[in-house]
Order: sequence, then structure tokens, then C-alpha cells
Amino acid sequence: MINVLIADDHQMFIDGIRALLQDIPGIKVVGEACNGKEAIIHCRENQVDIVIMDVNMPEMDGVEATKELFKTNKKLKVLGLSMHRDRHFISDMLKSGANGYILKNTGKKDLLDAIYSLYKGETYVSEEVNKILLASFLKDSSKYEVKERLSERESEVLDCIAIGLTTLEIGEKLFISKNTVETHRKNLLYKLKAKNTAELVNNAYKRGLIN
Amino acid sequence: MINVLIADDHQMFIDGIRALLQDIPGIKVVGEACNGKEAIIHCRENQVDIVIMDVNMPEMDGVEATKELFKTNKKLKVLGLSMHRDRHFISDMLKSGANGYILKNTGKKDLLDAIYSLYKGETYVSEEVNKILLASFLKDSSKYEVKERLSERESEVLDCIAIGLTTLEIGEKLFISKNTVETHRKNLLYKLKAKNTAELVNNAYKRGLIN
DNA sequence: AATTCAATCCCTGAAAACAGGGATATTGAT
DNA sequence: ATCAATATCCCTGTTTTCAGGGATTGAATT
Repeated sequence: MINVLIADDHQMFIDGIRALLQDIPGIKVVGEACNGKEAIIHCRENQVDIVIMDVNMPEMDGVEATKELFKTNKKLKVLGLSMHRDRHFISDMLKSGANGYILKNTGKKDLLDAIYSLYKGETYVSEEVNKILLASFLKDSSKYEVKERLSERESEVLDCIAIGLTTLEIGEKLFISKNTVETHRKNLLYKLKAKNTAELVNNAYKRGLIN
Repeated sequence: MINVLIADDHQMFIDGIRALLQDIPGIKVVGEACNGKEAIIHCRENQVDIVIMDVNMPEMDGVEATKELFKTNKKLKVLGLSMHRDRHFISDMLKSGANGYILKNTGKKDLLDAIYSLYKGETYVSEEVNKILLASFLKDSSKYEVKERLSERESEVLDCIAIGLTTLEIGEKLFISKNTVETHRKNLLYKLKAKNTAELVNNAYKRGLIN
């Protein structure tokens, strides 16, 4: 019996996957979580083999939760899951130790294939995910793939930029000089490879850095 | 027997809802669609009572599809559905004729309640949706709720802004003067109530105007 | 002990965006 | 026929962003 935990912030999605797996012999949904923290607590207290982990969640996202989970439980398998086909989700998740990755726009079959593969100890990524990863390799290799994660402060500044505050206003709000905000803005543009604030917000959304 | 069509661009979500409704006596999932156009075609060719319609879809979104559906079939019921709790999705959808609305982060129970209510000819919005609508009423009433839909050209300009193009670059790309682009940008800022491009992109995302 | 990272602060000049006017042509609806 | 909406174009002056340097501090890691 494969014990599965579903971690996603959309209850209806959880209910759906639950119903879908319900009829599959050999698989049992032993719990659910609506954010990363809940998932970790659940995995500590119960016997879980595979976590189906959404990347974008409030409180603690899938990437952080996965890192945390592997610190204590090496045998656990994590299947990454996201809506958007952005390569950063995928690579972040796999780098954090996830054993597989599928997109929400793939169907039931891929999900089951992934679960069985992971349980056997294999790595599984769906065909589409494979294409995305391959394309990303061919394009710019790994030399630019380091500066990605934002610091606490940078995230705050990013949020302020997104709601339309100017550099000066952000400084006032966060009690720092506008020059400091400028520096953070500069680093954000660099890290998210954006030419200006508009693209910055756009890229932030695509990578799930906002909401 | 209630004949249900599911329209969502995420196959896994469709599969999940399908599995969830499968066990419910009196409800039958008679088809699925991954965008608005497919949904319309399906409703023409088959007997459908209720369409579970995601708001954000490629090709043709839920709002347009709903309008189109009611032109030919008055008896049809449409249940709007979205991830984000933005009031614009909800009001746009209900104005287009949708008979109900629920969020994806509500569970199985709300979905079933909604389906049964709609089938009886009632309108259904989940408790959370109700709160959002109420709060929106209390805040600014309907006086600002007119200038919302973007023109074809404005959408094009918006997309260009989001990918980081400057006014001049957009003008060159669309073969129009930079002054014209300025005007469109101005109108976009007004329509989306944004103070600058960063907030513009942010609001556009929240209202599903991008992707 | 040395190093890296995050956070803070500072400056200048060029480029872009924003606010605010104003104007014309076309189309589709009333 | 008139009106509203859309798309097009133009100008000026101010504000903000962006690119490009620079620097210091403290905390955590090696």
C-alpha cells in the first residue's frame, strides 16, 4: 500500500485528486495539507510514502517544504506539481530534492505513472516537463541559473513595487533610505532578468513570487 | 439525471472533478473542454444542463464563452469557477449570465451544493464569494465598475508592456507612433486603476488579463 | 580568521514614464 | 444623423526609473 499525502492550497483540487486515487488499488490517500507547514507536520506524525506537492502555496511553498522534509526523512518521495510551465518551478523543486514533477494540465495517467515510478525509487518527469527542461538546457545552460532565490527584504520590496509604490514611498514604508530601495530594485531586476519594473512584475508572477 | 460539462484548461483538475462527481448519483459528466471554444461546440452538439466553467482559459475565456452560450441556449446553467478571489472575475462572470460562482479553494460540498441549486433554477454563490461581493459593494459601489473591458489594441499594448518593452519599442513593433502607445498606456492605467506600469501588470494578472 | 551574503547607504546622468492638456478619422450602434 | 468608442497622432514639463559606479556593517558559514 502506497501512502500518499496531497499538499495543495486549493481544496477542490485536493478533493478531486482524492476521488481520483480512491479507486486505485494499492494507493491510499492518508492526508492532505493546504500549505508547506501543514505538510511537514503531517509527515512527522504519520507514515507517508509520497507527497504530492504543489509548488505555489501560502505560508510555506513547495520548494521550502521539500527541503525541510528531506532533512528528517530520507526515504520520503516528493512529487512536484504546478500549473505553470515555467522552468524555474521545475528546477527549483528538483534541486530541493523532489523525485518527480508533473504539470496540472497533464492527466490522470501521468499522475499514476509518477506515483508508481517514485514508489519504485525512480525519478519521474512527464514528457512535457522533460521538454521544458531540455529546452532550458539548450538555451542558456546553467551559468545563469544561480542567482534566483530572493532574500526576505527583496521579496518585501518586490511586493511594494507590484502594488505601485515608488522607490521613495517604499523607503518610507519600510523605514529605509530610497537609495537602499534602489539597490534592492537593481538586484531584483538582475535576479529576475528584467529590463524594467513592468517585466519584473511579470516575471515575478510567472515564477510564483507574488501570491 | 444532471448532465455536466467541465471546462478547464488543466486536465488534472478535470480528471479530479470527474472522479469526484462519478460517485454522485443523479449527476453525469457528459464531456470536458480545455477552453471556451471547445465548450461552446460541445454544448451545441450534446445535451448539457450545467457547465462548470473556469474563468481563465486560453483561446476563449470563461466570460466570453458564457456570453456566447446564452445567445443560443437560454436553459443552460453556467457555474463560474476560479482560483483567485478577485471580485472582477466574479462580477464579470455573473454579468455575463453565469448562474453561480465558487472558488477552487472551497471543497466538494460547495461544488455539489452549487450544482443542485443551479439545476433547481436557483443562483448559487459560495459563502466566500458572497463575502467578496459584499465587501466590493461596500467599498466603492458600482460607479467605477464600468470602464473595465480592454480593446483589442489595448490588450496588445498591455502584453508588450508586460514583456518589458518601452513605449518606443512598442510603437515600432505595432507600427504606430510612440505617442499613440502613450495614449493607450494612459488609458490602461486609467482602466485598471494603476499608478504606474508595475501596478498595471500586477492588476492585469489579478484580473486574468495576461495569460 | 576569512569569506560570503544580506542589508544598508550614497552619487550622477541619461532614459523612460507620467500628468496634462489637445486633435482627427473611422466604425458601429441608437 | 448623431453619438460613443476606438485608434490614431502631437506637445510640454515633471517625476521616476535605470545604469553605472561606490561603500560599510553584521551575521552566518567555512
